[in-house]
Amino acid sequence: MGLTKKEFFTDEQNKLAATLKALSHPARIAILQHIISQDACICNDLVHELGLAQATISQHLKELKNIGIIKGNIEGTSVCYCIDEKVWKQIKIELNHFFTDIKIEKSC
Amino acid sequence: MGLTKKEFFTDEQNKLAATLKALSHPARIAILQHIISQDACICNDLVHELGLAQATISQHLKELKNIGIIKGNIEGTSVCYCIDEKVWKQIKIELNHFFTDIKIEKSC
DNA sequence: TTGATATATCGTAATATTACGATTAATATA
DNA sequence: TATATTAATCGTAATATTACGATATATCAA
Repeated sequence: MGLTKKEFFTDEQNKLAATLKALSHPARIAILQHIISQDACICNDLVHELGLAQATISQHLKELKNIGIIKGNIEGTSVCYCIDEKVWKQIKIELNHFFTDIKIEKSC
Repeated sequence: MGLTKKEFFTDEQNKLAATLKALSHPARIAILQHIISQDACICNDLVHELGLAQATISQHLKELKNIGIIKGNIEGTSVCYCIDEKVWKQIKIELNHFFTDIKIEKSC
């Protein structure tokens, strides 16, 4: 127990859930918002901006990188992170597809 | 440790993260899709449809009820669940707001 | 009333997440 | 070369999540 039974669900359901999970932490929301507001940002800026420890920020960045929504580029001794526009737009499409306008005929 | 430091973030960031968290499990995605496809559904249908134990489904339903996206109505000995259209639309708006079209000037 | 059915809740084991200090690795600068 | 800076990774403690059996509760049907 304690382990999600992915085999019970479709690939689409598992993938959407994984995407949402990566976005479901306030620090990761804040990181994305910060990157967007600056177009790009240095990892270290986030450490000072958010107040969490460097190791924690790095871990959150890793999770965002895992779903591809951000990418990092080494610039000398620091790393510049930015949104991967293609992935961002794809996620937007998938969410819009899920949150399609529902027409409720009967309710409860 | 192990506890999200909500005080570091804004109410909006925490709320959006909580909403996404409630949606970030394939069983809960599947439950919502099933309810939508049927307009409404009996809890017991989900137990048979998804293959998870009754206690597990009940727990997932509770999490969805917690963010208000579904509501349940007692019908004799069973409970009919349906989407709360108002909350559904509100979440859709919030997600669209977050996933606003970004205009990337510089990248990395 | 008795038994069947449906659902919520409790208790709990297995696993995952969150956070951070310490360490490592890589580059920049003195 | 030695030192500082930046960020990733490791190890680990605290907490949360997931899943399920067992039990409690409520309604229906005989």
